[in-house]
Amino acid sequence: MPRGLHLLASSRRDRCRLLPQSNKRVVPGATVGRLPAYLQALTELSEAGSRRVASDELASVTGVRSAQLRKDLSYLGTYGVRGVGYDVSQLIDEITAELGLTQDWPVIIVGMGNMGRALAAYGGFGQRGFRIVALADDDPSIVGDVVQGLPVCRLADSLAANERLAIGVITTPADQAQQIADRLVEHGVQSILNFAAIALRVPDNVDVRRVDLSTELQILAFHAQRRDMAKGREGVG
Amino acid sequence: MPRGLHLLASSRRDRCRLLPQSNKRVVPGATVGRLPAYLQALTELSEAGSRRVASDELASVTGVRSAQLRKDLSYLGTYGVRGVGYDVSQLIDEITAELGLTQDWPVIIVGMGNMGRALAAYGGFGQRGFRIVALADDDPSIVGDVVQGLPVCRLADSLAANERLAIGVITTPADQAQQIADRLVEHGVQSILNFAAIALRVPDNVDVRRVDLSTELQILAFHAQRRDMAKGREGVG
DNA sequence: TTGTGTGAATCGATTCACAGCC
DNA sequence: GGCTGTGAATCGATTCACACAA
Repeated sequence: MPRGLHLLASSRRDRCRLLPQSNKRVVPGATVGRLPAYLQALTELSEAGSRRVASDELASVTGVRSAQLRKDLSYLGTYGVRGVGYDVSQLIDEITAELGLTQDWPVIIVGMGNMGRALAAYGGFGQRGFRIVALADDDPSIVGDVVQGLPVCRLADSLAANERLAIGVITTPADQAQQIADRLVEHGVQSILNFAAIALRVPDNVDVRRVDLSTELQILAFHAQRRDMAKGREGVG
Repeated sequence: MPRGLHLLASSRRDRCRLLPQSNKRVVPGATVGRLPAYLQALTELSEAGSRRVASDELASVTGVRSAQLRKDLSYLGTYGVRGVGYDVSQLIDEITAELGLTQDWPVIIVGMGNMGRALAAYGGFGQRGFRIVALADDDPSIVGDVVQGLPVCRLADSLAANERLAIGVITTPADQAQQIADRLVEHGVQSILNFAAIALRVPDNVDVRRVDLSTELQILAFHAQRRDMAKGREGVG
């Protein structure tokens, strides 16, 4: 609750000076949400042989405005060259580091239904420091299956076998999701990606992101309905 | 630009008066994004037998603040009763109508890999006006499979067989997603849910929402790294 | 007394527009 | 001349705080 305390006065041009330690770069949440897209686009550019890129170009590829891109990147530091652009591979390195992708993030997937299997098979998962180390499900008819080379275990066994789990992905039905989350949290998991259609309740120190198909569809339906209404009104003036 | 003009603008309480037509209710995007969660919670309350609910309670279930919930609902109209709360079933009806869930939204899923099959099997899909009418994939080894009672067809055939498709869900690999999107748009699809790891380029009249596992994980990693850094600094002051 | 509805204040994110550097 | 970096302006979303209806 105590939110808006940080004035952090003065410090107008200290910015680029890179102070020894406490370099309080506060990257806004909205910016963090776009960094993966930039990284993705930069990786493609790099593979295509580009060594430099201008904000206009990178912005258009990722679907944002160039001013926004430049402001986003400015939160990471001053890596562009005026009149020239950005060095592709340097930018890749900076964003990779900013997002913490140089570290190792062991992942457990809980719930080996269709969605869990799809995620386990998803190649992009293994990229960038994310490493699936455990697949769990308490359904006896599923325990023992081998998915993508990993055995499916009961959650208790998976936890016992993996001291450190950084990220838990929950793909169980909604009515089990909360107790799964509780057990993950108790085991020390502090990051949860929740595919179940329920708002999880977790302690403050745990970060949950939710992906909900049903929500996405409903948002699409809202906008579709608005379009239809606008079109219907069109002829009536 | 002239900001401070509206001192004596009158029209303070006209608001509730519900003018004949042009009742410009502009529901903010952020609010639209929360309505599905409210609807979900209300449905559960209703099934549990509640007839009324206060903003405090509904807010706490859905994980928002009560002031926010009240403001969100106020965009839909004045449905609460001061000192009492909201009527659960009335609110369900209002939100359902606002989101366009009283209409029929035929859905096509393109890409019958693991993710496509998971989505086809996902129960919540069939809820609330969303109706899967076609499953498409151009891989000959998949065409002809029957998934959840529906045959998998080539995209061209699926389109030919379904005049009206409201929503297209793309779960193909990234390198095919753009051309799939183009074909859907050409066929008249104006809402796309994109699971492929690429930013689709579509005309202005088409609405795309993207769900990207890799992005979600990277955002979690960013916050996890920040937590770790904070913890490391803890002892050092 | 209770709990909604909502202006006003605050907070955050985006866009503008241009100085500064290559 | 071209493109970044960034204050300032704008736009949008959240929270506060309280008048008011039941």
